[in-house]
Amino acid sequence: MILAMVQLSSPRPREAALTDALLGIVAERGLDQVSVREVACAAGVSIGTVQHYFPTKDTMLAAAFNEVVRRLRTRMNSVCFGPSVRRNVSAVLHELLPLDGSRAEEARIQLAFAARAATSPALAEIQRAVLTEINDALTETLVQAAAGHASAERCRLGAQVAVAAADGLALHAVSSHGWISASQLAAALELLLDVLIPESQQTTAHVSTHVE
Amino acid sequence: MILAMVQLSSPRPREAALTDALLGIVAERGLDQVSVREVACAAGVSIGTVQHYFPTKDTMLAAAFNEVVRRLRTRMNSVCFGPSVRRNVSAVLHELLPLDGSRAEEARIQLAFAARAATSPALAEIQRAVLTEINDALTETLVQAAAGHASAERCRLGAQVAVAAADGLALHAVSSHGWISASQLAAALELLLDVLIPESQQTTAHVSTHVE
Amino acid sequence: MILAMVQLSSPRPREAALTDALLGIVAERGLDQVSVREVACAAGVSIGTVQHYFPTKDTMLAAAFNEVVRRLRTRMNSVCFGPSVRRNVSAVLHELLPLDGSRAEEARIQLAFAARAATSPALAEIQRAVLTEINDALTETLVQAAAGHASAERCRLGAQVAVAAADGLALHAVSSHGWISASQLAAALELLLDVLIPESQQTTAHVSTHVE
Amino acid sequence: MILAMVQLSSPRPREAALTDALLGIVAERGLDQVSVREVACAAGVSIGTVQHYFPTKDTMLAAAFNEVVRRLRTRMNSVCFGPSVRRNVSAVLHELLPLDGSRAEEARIQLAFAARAATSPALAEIQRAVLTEINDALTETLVQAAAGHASAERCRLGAQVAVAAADGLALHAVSSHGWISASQLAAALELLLDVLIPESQQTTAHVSTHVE
DNA sequence: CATGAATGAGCATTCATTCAT
DNA sequence: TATGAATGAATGCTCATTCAT
Repeated sequence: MILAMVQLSSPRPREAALTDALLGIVAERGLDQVSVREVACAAGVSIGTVQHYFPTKDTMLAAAFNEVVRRLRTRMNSVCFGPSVRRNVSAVLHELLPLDGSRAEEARIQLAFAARAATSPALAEIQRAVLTEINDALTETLVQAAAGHASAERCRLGAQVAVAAADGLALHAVSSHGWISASQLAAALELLLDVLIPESQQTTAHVSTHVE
Repeated sequence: MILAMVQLSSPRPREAALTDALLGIVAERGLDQVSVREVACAAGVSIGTVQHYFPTKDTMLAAAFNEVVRRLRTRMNSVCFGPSVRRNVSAVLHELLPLDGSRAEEARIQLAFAARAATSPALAEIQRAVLTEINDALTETLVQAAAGHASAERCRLGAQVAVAAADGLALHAVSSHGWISASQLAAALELLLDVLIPESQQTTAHVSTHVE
Repeated sequence: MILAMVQLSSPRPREAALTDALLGIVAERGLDQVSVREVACAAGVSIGTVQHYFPTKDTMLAAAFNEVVRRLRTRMNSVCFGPSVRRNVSAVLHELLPLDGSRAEEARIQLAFAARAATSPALAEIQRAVLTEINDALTETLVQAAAGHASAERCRLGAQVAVAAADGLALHAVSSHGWISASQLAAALELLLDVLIPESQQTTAHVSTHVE
Repeated sequence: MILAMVQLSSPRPREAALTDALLGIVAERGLDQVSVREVACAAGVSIGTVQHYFPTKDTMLAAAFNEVVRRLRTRMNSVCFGPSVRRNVSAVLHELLPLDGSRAEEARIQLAFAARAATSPALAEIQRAVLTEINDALTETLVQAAAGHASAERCRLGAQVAVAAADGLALHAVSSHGWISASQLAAALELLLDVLIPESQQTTAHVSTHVE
């Protein structure tokens, strides 16, 4: 029974170790510095083993990006949802901002993959999926919260601009290496939500990023 | 006299040709695919000539990023300013969105450099400068437009959110390769400006991105 | 069982082929003309294979120098030792002189590495070791032959002078490209040994360059 | 008159500055590290200027080697000659040993050029000339000192072995980077002269390295 | 006399990938 | 499943040299 759980919680420990090693390199030195050699070294396995699990570098990158998405989804689903729509949306979007060490690392990783997605169809596909997932969930939340006061289309645009603003703030913070402080990031996001979600909408709804 | 001016306005045509060639590669295939060889080939010069002007690849990338900033500044200063603050801000931020072919190219280029700035101190420095420049200009505009109805701090946050939202939308569009249409991008930005700049503020001020 | 011994005696034929190829280039065109490409080409392997065995050029040069030392040690241990100290010393030192084609090649190689050792700590270390080995062996021989007629210190100096003279003659011959004939080299060395090792010392002792 | 002297004493100051810069690099980092760029930089002139005086690198190296020889000749002619042949010979040969900082620098330089002469006909020619010059002078001295007690051929061999031993000691010291101390070098040379020039020969003759 | 732009070959090294074991 | 030998293309960069000014 224990064994089954172990297998369930980590069906492919080797693959996970490899993607983790890869993401560590991305966070630390950037996606450009990722090479099969470096990943093998960081994971403590041979170069051939890496390519046994990921026959090409592209498949390895795609797997790593999927792991990034999985991590983000986990974090977003782990926020404590309450009765206030505003607070729930805020909490979810906070996961996109580099507000502390671990979220800064995730933000750097996400930016790196997003940028590469611009020239990689495989990664763009994943990026499309994650954007759809987050936007759909947030749109649905806003629709429920609006309770008829706003059109579905407006809610969708609102969701889009909210996620974009959060990602944009993260982009600015990460790319300028600390030019914006964590408190500034949070304050900017709050201002956005202030103007985007009027107080009257604060009813009981929570953001679900489950897509399936 | 005219000749002197011509020489003055383009003292180093070779350098400009090289950065242009580099940016073309970035737009087409991404920053990762930029190599000294490719740049030399695209510019129609020898490999040694490239390194005569840019002794290292990093100096070449920095020069190219500065050219990107210069282009952006030129485009932003070229928008037709009118009496409406709202329209002026909108017009300026539209230059950040990939609304047509040329602006999409610029957006891809900017994203590529912003992402690399995350792991390159030299590029981060330039990114910091351009973000400061744009935010300062937009903040000043909002302060004038608010005419006392909003604190300077709020105007600064508003500027930050507005630029972040525009860049975030561009990031999403570029990284998902067309998942968002041009009209959606524009509509999302308009929605943000609707809630961020109340109608009462629409007075005569224009955004100046001149920083010196 | 025989096969096992064969494998034991040549566990890495590829490495030996590479150092041999390198030394061939050194003998023919000098250490300056050694490049990874040339070595790969001369050994008939790919450029990547060379760097699979020797990750950097420096490690390859060090391995080659060690091979040079190994060859020299082999030749010195292979001389036919007789009852005359004088003859034994002479025979050993003759291995340092470019008296025929193969010894001339070795002398050119040794000079090339010795000269580079002047600016390479790694090679200097090897050079120190080989000089120590030869001088210690020759000193011991002279001590035994002197049988109390000369101090140990004088024997050590004598050994140093003898080896230096042999190497100096080789240096002159190699660097002036045949300015000194083989017979002149041998005669000059004999003259030195005549005055350095008086006839009375010609007893039964042989030079052992075994150091371990 | 003064001008004439100035011109006489430094007819081509620029060329001398270039060869001096080159020899500085050789002493410091080895002949391999000499490049036209480095020489130009070290001499504080443009890269084009260097090639104005020395159209190819080989001509520059040959000029530098000639300067090395000129320096050596100057030092050897500057020793204080006395009535003792033994002392005079010793003093001259001391100039070949790296007994102090400046002579160590010269020894490194001479070794570098001698080693390269093994694969450069032009440098070998110069090396032949300087060896001839020194050997002839030393031979003549020994012949005069022997006063019939030794054949001219034996004197020639004695000169050859003496110079070879001195150069060999320098080679060992320089290539092993301090394995032999200065006092050891001097003692070894003295031992050689002890056995090579019996006391009875110490009459009044001095070594002249003037060759023309 | 002196400069520096321009060239292209060459350098050591890193890389993703294939394949035999 | 896991390894590492082998490959050859590509990388950023240095180099000696030519040439126009």
